[in-house]
Formats: sequence, C-alpha cells, structure tokens
Amino acid sequence: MNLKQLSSELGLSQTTVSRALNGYPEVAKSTRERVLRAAAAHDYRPNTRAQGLATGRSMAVGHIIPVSSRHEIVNPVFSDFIAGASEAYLRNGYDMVLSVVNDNEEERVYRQLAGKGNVDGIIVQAPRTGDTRIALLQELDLPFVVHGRMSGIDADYEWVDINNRRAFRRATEFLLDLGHRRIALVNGLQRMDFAERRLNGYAEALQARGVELDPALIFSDEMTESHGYASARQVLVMKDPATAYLSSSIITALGIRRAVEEAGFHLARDVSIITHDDELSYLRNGTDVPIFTATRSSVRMAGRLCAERLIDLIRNPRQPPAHTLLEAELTVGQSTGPAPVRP
Amino acid sequence: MNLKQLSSELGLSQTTVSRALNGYPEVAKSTRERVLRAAAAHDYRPNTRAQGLATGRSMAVGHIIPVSSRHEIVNPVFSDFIAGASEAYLRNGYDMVLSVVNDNEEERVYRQLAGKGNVDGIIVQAPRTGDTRIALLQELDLPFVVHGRMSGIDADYEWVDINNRRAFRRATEFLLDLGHRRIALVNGLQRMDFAERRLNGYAEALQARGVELDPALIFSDEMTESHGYASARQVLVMKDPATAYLSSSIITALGIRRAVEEAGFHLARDVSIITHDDELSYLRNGTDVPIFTATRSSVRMAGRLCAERLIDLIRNPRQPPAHTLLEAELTVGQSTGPAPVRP
DNA sequence: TGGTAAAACCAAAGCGCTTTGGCTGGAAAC
DNA sequence: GTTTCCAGCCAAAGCGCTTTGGTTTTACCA
Repeated sequence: MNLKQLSSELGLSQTTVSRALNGYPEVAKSTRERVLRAAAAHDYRPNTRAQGLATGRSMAVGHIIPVSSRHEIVNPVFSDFIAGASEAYLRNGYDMVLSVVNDNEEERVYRQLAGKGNVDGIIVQAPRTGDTRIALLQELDLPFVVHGRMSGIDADYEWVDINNRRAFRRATEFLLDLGHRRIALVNGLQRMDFAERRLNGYAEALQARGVELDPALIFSDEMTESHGYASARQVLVMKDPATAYLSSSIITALGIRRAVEEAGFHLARDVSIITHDDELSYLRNGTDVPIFTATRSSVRMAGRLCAERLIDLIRNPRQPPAHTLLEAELTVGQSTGPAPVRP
Repeated sequence: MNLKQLSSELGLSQTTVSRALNGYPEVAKSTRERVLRAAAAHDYRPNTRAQGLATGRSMAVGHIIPVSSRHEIVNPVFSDFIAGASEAYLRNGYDMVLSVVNDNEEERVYRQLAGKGNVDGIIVQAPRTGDTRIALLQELDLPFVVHGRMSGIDADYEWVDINNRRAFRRATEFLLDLGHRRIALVNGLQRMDFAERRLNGYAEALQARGVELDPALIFSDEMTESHGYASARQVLVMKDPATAYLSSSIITALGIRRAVEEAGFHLARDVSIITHDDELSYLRNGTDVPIFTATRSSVRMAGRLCAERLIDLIRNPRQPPAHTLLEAELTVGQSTGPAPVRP
C-alpha cells in the first residue's frame, strides 16, 4: 500500500493525505480522522527512502564501531551503549545504522556515510588522542557527538564523557588512604583518550602524596580478561609487587582476580582491586554488595545521552557544541582492604 | 556532487554516466574511464535513498536485537556476532541497521521494517521455542535468516545454528566419564530455543548412563555472571551438592567459579566446570591453555555465516531454505578433573 | 445579495537515481 | 553506392514521497 493507492481509495489527493498524516493544519478534522483510520486499517507506512529523498532527511543515525585491525576485538561495553542509544532513537523515530570498521579505513567510511546521505548524524566512538576525525567530520558538515573526548584538538565539538581523570584520581587516593603504596594500573590501550586521562588521574594522586610512579606497574592493552591476568602475573613475580590494582574495566579486573587468587592470595586481605565499572547488564558488579570496589558510571546511560544530544543537534543544527561530563561514583565493595603489613 | 552535476560537467547524459559507473556494457571504454576518473576526482557517491527508490532495493539488512523487557539485558555475544556479520556486509556493500526491541513489541517492529522498506532482509536473533516470528516474516515476504532454530514450528526456513544438543550431550558424557554423577546445569532462559536443546543433550547423556536427572540441579535465567554465582551458591548448600557444573556461557561460568572458590573449593580438584564458549573477543578462554574445559564455537563466525546466507537469499530469492549446523569442539582446559572421592 | 477572507483541498514539480525505449553515425555487408 | 547493423549515446518516465503555488469551497459580514 502506498500513498497513491491510499489517496485514490479515499478519493483525496496525495497532498491532502500526506498532510493529514503528517499533522499539518490545513486539513479538516473530519478528513484527518478518516485518513488516519484508513491508514491504520491498511497498515500503511510511508516508504522511508521516498520520504528521505523528498525531505533530504534520512531519519537514521550512524554508529561507527572501530575494531582494531590487529586485535579484532569489539569493545563489550558497546552492546550496552547501543541499548541505551536505541531507547532514544525508538522514541524519536530514528533508525540506527551500524558500521564496524577497521581503524585504518575509518576515513573512507565517514566520507561514504556522508556522501551517500544515508544518515543524518553520527556517533563517534572510542576517540584516540590526537584523533583526526573531528576535522574530517566538521569538513563533512554532518552533525556528530563524540562518546569520550579527544585531547590535543583545538576545535570545539559536542561530547559526552565521564570524568575519567577525577574518577581515577579518587580511586588512587582511596587506595593510598588504605596504606597502599605500590599500586598497579591495568589500563586500556595507550592511544585511547580515556586511558590517558585515567593515567593522568592516577599519576596526579600519587604525586600529590609524594609516592613515586613506577612505570613497571603500568600496563596498557585491549581490555580483555587475559590482559588483566597477564598484567597481574607480571606484577606478582616482582621483587616488590603491588599490593593494589587499579583496573580500567570489570573484565580486566576478573583477569586480575584470577591471577591473584591463583597465586594463593586473598582479595581485600592480601591484595586490593579497584576497577572501573560500566554497569554492563550481563556483568553486574554483584547484586547487593558490590564484588569490586569500583568507580561506577552507566555506559547505557551514556549511550542514551549521546543519542539524545545528537537528535537535538540534528533538529537544531546551528547551536554551539555542548559538553556533558558525567561523574563516576566510587562505591566500596569486597575487593579492597588496608595494605598488608610488610613481613 | 550529484549525478546531474557530474554528467553536465562531463558533457554526457545522466544515463551514460550512470551506466558507466554501474558497469553496463553499452558505453565506450574511453568514456567509462573518463567518467570513473571524474567521479573519483569529485568523490562522487550516488545517493543511497535515490538509488534505493529507483531500484527498489535498499542495500541494507536489519538485525533485530531483542531485549527482555523485564531484565533489560543485552546478550553480550551480540557484539561479536555483529562484528562477524559486518565483515560480510562490508564486502558486499550492505549497511546494517540495528533495532533493539523489547520482546513484547517485536511484531510491530518487524511489520514496520518491512512496510517502510528500508531493509532488504532480516537476521532474526535469539529464537524462542514456539516462536511466532517465522509465520510473520513469511507473511511479510522478506528474506530472513535465523541465528538459532525454533522448535515446534512446521514451516521450513533458513537457519544457522550450532549443534547444541550434541555439544551438551558430549560435555555431560565427558563429566560422567570422569566419574561425576551430580552435575548441575546452569542454563540460559528456559524459553530460549538453544537452552532447551542444551537441556535435552544433558538429559539424554544422563539417561544413557542411567543417572537420574535431579531438577534441583537445573537453573535457567539470563546468562549473567550473577546467575552463575547465585546458582552455584544454591548448589553448594545442598546436602548432596554437585561435583560438576555445565554452564551455558563463559560469563555464567565466571560466576560459578567465583562462588565455588569463595566456598574454599579448588577448581578441577574439588569441583569441575565445563562451559560453552562463544569465543568472545574480549573474554578469551585463556591464551594458551584454556581456563575452562569448554564446548567451543565462534559466534563471530556464526555472524558471518548468517550474513552471507542472507545476502545470497536476497540476491536469489526463490531458493529453498538451507540449514547450516555447526559442530562445537570440546576442548579440555584446567577446570575439569576426576570426581572427588566421597569422604 | 455580493464580496471577502479563511478553510480545505488539489495538480504538479522536484528529490537523485535507474531504466526503457529510442536515436545517430560509422563500419560492415551486399 | 546503398542498405543493414550495432556500438554508443540520449530523453524522458518513473520510483513514492513532500511541498509549492495554486483553486475551490465555505463562512462570515456589510
């Protein structure tokens, strides 16, 4: 069923039917009701492509998921992020088109998405330090929202991010307060912007207390379980091992815990762990008492916020970029305790 | 830059330029080269919506991700599945449009997707027993591929699935061979088709050995870490607890391990665990020696296969449905050992 | 009753592409 | 030299919608 058929059936012009359906004023109330009834009866839905062609809008937004070409790893937070975003899209009638892209061919995909005109806006994921995508997107004149931020960029742009530096500074301070002095940082890939900010927060806290930063205690890689495990294993064989770990993801934290317990240590008593917790739906940090002491911030909510900002930006294009900074809560769980007394 | 501009710049008709770009034969070789050069120089990309309107194809496929409205949980295997599927789409020029849908409004979304005509085909995820979606999709006459199968349905349809029954039968037999008699099954939601098949495999193996099935040892819920933990806790307080666990996901297995170790037991020596392993990229089952003994099958590959089948189905619509059954490997890791001798 | 303004409707153009159904000029065939 | 054929090009229709710029109808008032 298309507009033409529907309108001829109703004995009306396509114009009137279209206006009736789209809520324009210049159509009699009785006619509108008749049209709406008929549309519902025939389960009529305007063809998106035709609608898009006529209006210039496509009612779709693009999410670009970068996959590191070396590691082939999809960040697991992404599924919850998507779930949050799609809440907003559903409410506003937008579709979500996903592109999983090797990070070496990102530019091509962005250009393509813009050129083919099948999205009205873009969500940029996993920004890296000195990212070149901002300039590209501004040149393409496509509304976009960055999940995270990009250091070392002059241009202003819309972003939604958590206060990574502050969260990790607080977490480090918490461990220092418990008497820990040797604190390992098991971080994400070094080139990721969030990882750098977390490192900065960690370094700041140490410096403020006059604790020297030991580069041997800092690990950066994809945030997998095995990265956590491998890092902790390295720490455990040190002459002067860490008594506490700061982890960038609950998944790496699981790996750290595995290594630590395998070595016969007891969590909280012998070794402490604080992790960042994205509140992944399938990997909740405990149901009542949190398993891990954690800096907590819902990635699902971040997804929703990004999507809402983007929709707003699409509707009102020429507004100045807004910045949404979310604070992470520090919640105490069962994985931290006072630093063990040296034997 | 659009076709009109490009062709006027070249002094050619839109027809010729279009044909040159799309590889039709009735255009001189020299002209074609000239057109291709100009298109590249101006970074011309045909507008997808216009193209779609003209051809009737949209060059996009839909993935419907159901989110249980009660639990609000997105299955984490989904991100790797998507990654696999998008490899195929990328190669074939398809876009992927994602709808995250509450399972109570699925029908509406399917109808909408078909009616609005913005996808050429659909991937159906997480089939449930007695699923009504098959009938709906066949009525809508939209090509589709099911990831998994649906029991209790007469109609024939295209699916890609792993041999869940066989995998869990083998895993159970493996545990029985090790002398285990009390084997707990920590499964996914009961209404999911794969969960039923796994249960059947488990039950079959027990019956074949004359071991009685104890319903108290069977747990079904969303496959979260806490489901694993909670289930194992229930088992641990039994008078006659299980000596082995069969887990439907590596994530629940992590929860089981947590509960077991917390209770002071040692993996493999006191308690055995076999889990199904989807080979999630961020949660690898160990790097060299597998952590868990596991039935292993890459969900990423399943994604790729589903996408490839769907693309084929879109291109050659009237072919009989094919069925792809993947066997899972049983890989021995560090989580299983002979049943402990009763004290 | 006629005139006017507002309300309600419509025809047709246009969005950017593909595709049908020509047309043309030069080479091949006679 | 004429006819035939085909390679190579083009004009225009059409995909299904929105929107512009009307026209007709109704309602109101003098």
